[in-house]
Amino acid sequence: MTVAHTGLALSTPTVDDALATLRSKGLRASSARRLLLETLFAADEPVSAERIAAGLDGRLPRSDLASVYRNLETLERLGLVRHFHLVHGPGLYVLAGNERDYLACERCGALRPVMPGALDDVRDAVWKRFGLRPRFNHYPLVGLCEDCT
Amino acid sequence: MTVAHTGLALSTPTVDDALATLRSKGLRASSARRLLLETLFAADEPVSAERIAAGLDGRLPRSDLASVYRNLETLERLGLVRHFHLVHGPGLYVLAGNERDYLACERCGALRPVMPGALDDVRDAVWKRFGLRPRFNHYPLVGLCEDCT
DNA sequence: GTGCTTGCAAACGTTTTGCAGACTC
DNA sequence: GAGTCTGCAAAACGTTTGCAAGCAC
Repeated sequence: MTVAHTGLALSTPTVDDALATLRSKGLRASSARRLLLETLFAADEPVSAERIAAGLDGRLPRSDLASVYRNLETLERLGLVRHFHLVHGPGLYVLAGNERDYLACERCGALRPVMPGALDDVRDAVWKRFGLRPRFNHYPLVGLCEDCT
Repeated sequence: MTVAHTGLALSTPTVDDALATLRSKGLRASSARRLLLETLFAADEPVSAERIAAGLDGRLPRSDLASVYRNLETLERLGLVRHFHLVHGPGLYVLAGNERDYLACERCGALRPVMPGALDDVRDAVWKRFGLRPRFNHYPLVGLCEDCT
């Protein structure tokens, strides 16, 4: 367990918590779902479905990609998992409780998480002016970073 | 030619201008490229490669989809065409000179163009605080619109 | 036992690539 | 004629769906 992950543990449910939530909704606490949750816990960064299915490149047992997608969707519907999109490439999944906004550089691909709240006045300004409440945690704020400008 | 298109004509090069630019770079002014440019002129809104290849649903001759993608890339590299992405669905292409930023609702899919400059102070605020210069004309500013909030 | 869930395979929508023949300069 | 470009086909990519067998409750 990495430092980064430990730092988020307080707000992130445990694997057993998540499985209990599934049961409470009449869903099954299957071994595939346990493995998926354990894999998300083991990853200390947002991961693609592909990398989850590959067991984080072999560190954990591999699983079926279609089932991973189905279960990620189920867990997301229950609020246990979240995903967001980078400029290119597959969607990235994280355990809920790790709520951040992201800034992405479209040239070099750098992805920079910022603490929730850091973009609040940007959000408010857009809301007041245009009647749209931005969500930078699903599609990142895309632009050019300092190095690429 | 629609009103919306006419309104943009001043800043948009003509088909022949664009073909001349191609020639000046040692590239060919082929009939496929002429048709592509004419199709973009005829469209009064951003269009997908698929719809371009279909001749705007039959109003114009159809063309090969792979060539459309190749030529859109060529024209974009020359600065004659731009594309951006919606939340879901294919990339959308417009003639250069029609530069706008976009706000998109992730729930209902509404896409709202805003005039260039309207988001300048949002851009400046993000740049000052985070060292990222946002470009809302490639990936739109995504969030929830008034109706969906 | 009921019925949710799995793993496999096949399809999906969008975009890219390989290639032989055709066209532009 | 040299070299770019086309159209067709096939593949690539990320994701979704159909289905029969398997597992949790």
